Amino acid sequence: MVDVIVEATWKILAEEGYAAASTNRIAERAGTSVGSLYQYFPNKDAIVAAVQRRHHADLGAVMAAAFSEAAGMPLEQATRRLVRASLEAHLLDPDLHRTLSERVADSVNPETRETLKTGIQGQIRHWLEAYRDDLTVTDLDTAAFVVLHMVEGVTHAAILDQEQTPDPQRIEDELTATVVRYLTG
Amino acid sequence: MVDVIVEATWKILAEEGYAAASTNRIAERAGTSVGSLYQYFPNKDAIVAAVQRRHHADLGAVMAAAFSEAAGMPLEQATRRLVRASLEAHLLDPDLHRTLSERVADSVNPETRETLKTGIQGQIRHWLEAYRDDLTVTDLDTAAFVVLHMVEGVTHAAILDQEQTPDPQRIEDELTATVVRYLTG
Amino acid sequence: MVDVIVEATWKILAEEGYAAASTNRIAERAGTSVGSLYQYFPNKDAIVAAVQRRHHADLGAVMAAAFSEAAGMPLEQATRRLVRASLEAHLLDPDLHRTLSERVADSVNPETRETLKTGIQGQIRHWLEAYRDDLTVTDLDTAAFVVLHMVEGVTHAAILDQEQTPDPQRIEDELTATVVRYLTG
Amino acid sequence: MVDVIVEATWKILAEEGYAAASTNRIAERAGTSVGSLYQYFPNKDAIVAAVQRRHHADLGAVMAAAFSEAAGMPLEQATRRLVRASLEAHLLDPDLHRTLSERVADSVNPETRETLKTGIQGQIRHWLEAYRDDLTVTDLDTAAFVVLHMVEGVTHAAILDQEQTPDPQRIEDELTATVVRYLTG
DNA sequence: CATGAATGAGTGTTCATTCAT
DNA sequence: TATGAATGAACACTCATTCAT
Repeated sequence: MVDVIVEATWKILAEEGYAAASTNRIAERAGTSVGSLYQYFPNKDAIVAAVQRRHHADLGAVMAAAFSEAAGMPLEQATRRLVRASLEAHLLDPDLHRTLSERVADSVNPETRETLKTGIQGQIRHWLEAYRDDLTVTDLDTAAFVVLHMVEGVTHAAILDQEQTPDPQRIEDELTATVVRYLTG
Repeated sequence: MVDVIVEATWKILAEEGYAAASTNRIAERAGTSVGSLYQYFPNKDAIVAAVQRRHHADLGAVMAAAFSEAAGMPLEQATRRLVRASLEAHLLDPDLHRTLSERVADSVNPETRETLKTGIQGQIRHWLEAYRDDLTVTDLDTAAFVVLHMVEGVTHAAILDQEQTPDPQRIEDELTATVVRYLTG
Repeated sequence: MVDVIVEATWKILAEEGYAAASTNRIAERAGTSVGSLYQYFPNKDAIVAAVQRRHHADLGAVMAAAFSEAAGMPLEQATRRLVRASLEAHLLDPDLHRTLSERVADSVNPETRETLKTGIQGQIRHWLEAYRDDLTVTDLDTAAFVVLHMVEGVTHAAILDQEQTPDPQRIEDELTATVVRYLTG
Repeated sequence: MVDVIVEATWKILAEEGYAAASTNRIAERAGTSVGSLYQYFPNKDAIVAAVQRRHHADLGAVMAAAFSEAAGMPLEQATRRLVRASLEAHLLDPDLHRTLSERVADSVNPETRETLKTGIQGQIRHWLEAYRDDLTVTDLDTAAFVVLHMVEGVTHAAILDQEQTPDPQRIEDELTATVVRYLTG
């Protein structure tokens, strides 16, 4: 039932937007009643937060898989794998992603966005350590921060503003090159 | 009067958050009445949109000034100037910037965010043309897109999540190096 | 408008009972809208509290008038006047009085019931002082407490449970005699 | 099971107040389920009514014992015994007594409050008959009514508003004297 | 008989918007 | 033109009651 509610809210946020996500609409789309919402969640924000948490878990899983695969690859190939993962993550559900990033303040779910970013930044840092001898950057924390937000900034824009964006393949190539040059330039 | 209303809304969004920005609160802080709000704006969204437009104009002005100064500089120096401008732009009013980016959907103001980004992207593209012979990138549209979102992604995160961010000087150095290497690598 | 709202609530409490006093019903009977209720009162309890306060003011006024008239009368005549006032007070609006005493906890309006009782007890005490030489009771505070609640207890029951009550004239006689004997016995 | 439910509701009304007495809270405190509540009671009001009935039975038992003991005593001693019983009755559970008298309308349980009062009034009347020759009051029904509500009014206030009340011993003395004088004055 | 998840009508409250003054 | 009282649809949330298991 928790799943049913979260999924209904997910779909409403993605397809109908944040304003449509009233408790009555959620119950309706979940095929249940408002009362049941409150049997499983303390309030509406908690439902939205659960959706956000689940979406972030999905994003995290895509990235984690990529980090796992990238381990052992040569730097450029690994970088490409991670850039591609970021694109894939944004393509999981661009509509939900947009609604969450544009309408759901951190305050609803104080830990989750930070947790996601901190987790990925940590994974990047750890991944970079394997290539330390090849890198010109020396402060790996800063490097992880820059790589994370550089890739996130470009892929987020590329997927969410598709109309005026170069094609994804191109984005992948450019980002890969940029990151590699940044790290080894 | 339009100015008074926009400024009051600006302050509320920055200091009290989106939820506090009711029409009554806006009128109160503007020293006027709700009725007058509707003499100058068709609805509440239009007021928020005006704030957003004005903030975007400010951001645009900071960037335009930087482009103006950067013209004629050597590539690296120009790049540094533009990166610094992006940091300055995010520092104009980080609280308002956060509220607008986290709570005000594009749909409120369909054109303004796009206009800002398109405008800056165009300026970047135009700026790049002056250095065409030095660049290894060939598709200047793609390059402008990548530079814009790379710099925006990193500076946005750096200014809004200050607690876990390397210091701004470092960010400036890294971004400048990254962009230069991307363009000329 | 405050008056209109209080009066409508008054009537609902008296005629339809506490359960009927929803904000929508109040607005309807006041010929206004729920929104207007909240322009004049912070919440529903405050409306009920205002009715209670007004009713208590009416009760207090009836008693005050009686104390004023009773001053200077011989003890028995004065006592009769006060007893009659208590009956009159309960007859002002027995239905409202019942609903308030049976359904509206002190907690809704922490001061008002106490204020009323304390005020009247003080007036009784003050009134007794004029007869001090004729009284056999010595502790006037205790006497005032006993007289207040003795008269209130009997008149409240007499008016609110009319069906099984001796006629009011009889109650008046008996209470007058009781009080006089208590004070001078 | 009926007992368990009634006792749980009793405790909630006394310790947590009327607002806390939801069916779920009752079931929880009774160590059962809401479903079982409805196996033994037709609705929530019936549960509260049962508590009221049981409390009234307890009050009645205290009074009945006193009437039993008072039979045969001289008038003043008997009166003191009954006054004391009224104080004892209010002390059985003042918190429950307050909640029931302030929040539970007669309508919930149309017969019980009347039954209690009628019963006691009848016992008073019957008790008075034994002293008929010593009494100056002639209408024993009226006398019973007056004595009942006089004593109830003062003892109720004395026990429930303890902070601003003379001490109980004093109340007992005063009430005893008043009643005796009323009956024999 | 007992359970407790499910129900949904109903609640108090908010707030963008209107319009008589 | 400016006002702010009035509006009422919409909201999040509660809780007595039901009924499939």
